[in-house]
Amino acid sequence: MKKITIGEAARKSGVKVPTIRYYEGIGLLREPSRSDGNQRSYEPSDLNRLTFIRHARELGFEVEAIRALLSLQDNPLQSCASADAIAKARLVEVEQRIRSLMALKAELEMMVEGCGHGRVDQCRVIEVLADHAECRHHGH
Amino acid sequence: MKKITIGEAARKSGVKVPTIRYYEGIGLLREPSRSDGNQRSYEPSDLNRLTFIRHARELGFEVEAIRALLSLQDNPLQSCASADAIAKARLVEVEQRIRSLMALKAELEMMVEGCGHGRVDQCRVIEVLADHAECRHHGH
DNA sequence: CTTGCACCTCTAGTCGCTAGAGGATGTAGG
DNA sequence: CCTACATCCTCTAGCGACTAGAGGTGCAAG
Repeated sequence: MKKITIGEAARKSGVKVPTIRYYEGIGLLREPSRSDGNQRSYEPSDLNRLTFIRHARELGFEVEAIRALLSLQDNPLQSCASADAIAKARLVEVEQRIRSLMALKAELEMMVEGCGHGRVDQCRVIEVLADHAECRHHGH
Repeated sequence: MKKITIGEAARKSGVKVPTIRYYEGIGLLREPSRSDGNQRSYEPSDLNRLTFIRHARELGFEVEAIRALLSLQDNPLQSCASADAIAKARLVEVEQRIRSLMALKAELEMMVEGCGHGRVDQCRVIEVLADHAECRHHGH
């Protein structure tokens, strides 16, 4: 039961101090007990939860999705179908975003390769932006 | 010189009405002339500019980058080196984002595939989130 | 004339933090 | 015990790029 300060929790979890307080404010993290001097005092389980949140945020889950995932984690006997659904939805989003970024990449490469490094009025970059019809990738 | 209303400009450019007003507010778009009844009245050149902005936003350029690109377009005799630099910087960003999303995709797939559709306490999705060490892709 | 849509300005909200003000607490050295 | 200094506290405001809503005006058709 070695309790730690918010700064230590931040160092160990990789979540910044104001962000930890923010998570508490929006109810992702329980209110920890306090020291005599009113300073937050965290337990190891809080650290696990913080790490869970950080990892989920890194995977791009929105706070509301994380809230749902955390409540699943808190009730380990129920079906994991919702967790699966949340992860699958996120996977679909990520796949779409990758496809769209690949199209952008192609278009940007076209622009950059076409730039003759001369004057703006001959510049492909500006030209392509100005006239969308120039673009081979209309997916966006 | 057929002038059009903001609604028509929105329809033709694909930029929403409040967004057009927002662009005017932050100085991306000039203040158009007004009708007797104080309604905005746009010219074809405004439409071009709006389309340019929309396209650049779709390519993920930030407003400040677009401001720079627009000022280049307004001065066609200067060197296009800055336009090239802006596009190249964006290209690098996009490439990094793609790489990072591919890693996320792999991790999400692992989670989803590992889900046995049973109870939460056997669920890979929750487990992987809870214990970062489970993850093969530490790039994030 | 009236219905009803599109327009106007203005303020406030979104998301997920981040920055800063202004003050209290905790700790290490002298 | 005192002082310095880091860390903590709460609270409010700001970021980017919009979006939503309130409350009012303009305009064209029936």
